[in-house]
Amino acid sequence: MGRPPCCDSFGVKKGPWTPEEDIILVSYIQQHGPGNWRSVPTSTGLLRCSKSCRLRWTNYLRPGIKRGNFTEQEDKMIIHLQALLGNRWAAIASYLPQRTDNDIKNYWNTHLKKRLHNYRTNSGQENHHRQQGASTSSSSSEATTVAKGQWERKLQTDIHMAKQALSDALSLHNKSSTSWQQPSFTTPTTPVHHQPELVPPPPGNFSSSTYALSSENIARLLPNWLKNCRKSSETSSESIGTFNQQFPSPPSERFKNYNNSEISETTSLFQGESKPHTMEDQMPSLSFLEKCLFDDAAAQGHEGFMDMSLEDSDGLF
DNA sequence: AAAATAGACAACCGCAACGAG
DNA sequence: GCTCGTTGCGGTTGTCTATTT
Repeated sequence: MGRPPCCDSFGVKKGPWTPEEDIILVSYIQQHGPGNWRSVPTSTGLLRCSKSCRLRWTNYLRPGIKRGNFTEQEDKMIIHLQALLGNRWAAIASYLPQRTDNDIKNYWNTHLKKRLHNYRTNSGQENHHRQQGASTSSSSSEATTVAKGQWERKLQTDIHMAKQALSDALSLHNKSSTSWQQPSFTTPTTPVHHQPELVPPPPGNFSSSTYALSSENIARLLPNWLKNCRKSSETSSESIGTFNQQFPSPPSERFKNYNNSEISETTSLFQGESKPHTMEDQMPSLSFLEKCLFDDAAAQGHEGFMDMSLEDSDGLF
């Protein structure tokens, strides 16, 4: 029943994207803007399904994406937002405009969840010891009969604290932009081992096995790649031609613009994108944010959030 | 040095939501 | 109101690299 998956069609390529594919995709989006993903594979000649194209764009090629180490501030925000919102990574990512939901999800699964688990295990033991030393009058049955009023008060307190933390985090970011600003392209920010500083291989000789990077690499690759394209063939794909038109200046400069907060002519192409580009001009107002958080927490019955107060989380760092 | 294991991350898959006709 | 097509989201898997044995 139902429609077959879009990727079932014969001849659709899977696996890691190559620089050539990235360039073609970026070129196409430069010209047409993001969206209408269905037509991307046919228009570009990419042997990828529309989903794959969209994913590649939103997670790696889209301008304004910050990669590499998560800051402590980001860690905290993710932890608290996860407690409030659950595994709604897209919603969480909307509060961290430079991070993708996939990135946050991966980071949560590989780092934060573990850290949180360890912390809870440790603090749980401590609490257990503490409780044993405390008065015997407190029993488990008593714990279950905590008045609803108290429970609600605790919820209110926790939400208030979460809001406070969020507020602090945001004001911190507004004051010192260092942790939020895009790193320069010249210095690789990612500590990821298998993403070494990329030295563009000879065009046509890309190593797809190690290639996974985003626009930053494309920016580096483009000059050589384009040069070679011009030399090798005048009959190369349409997309390359349009790319040359669109990048009369070194493309790397254009890509650099993506990471500046100033809106460049190129970024204006992506106005339709759901992801904001900078913290300052795209973050929802705090009051709105607060309301959302409160509503969300209330609607969700605040599970998880009750487990850990903000003070508790400080022990994580 | 080779094999085994763990960690990290990119990408895929399936489902749900949404809008257009 | 229904169907179909498209997009977005979250869970999961696959693959590569680093570390340990």
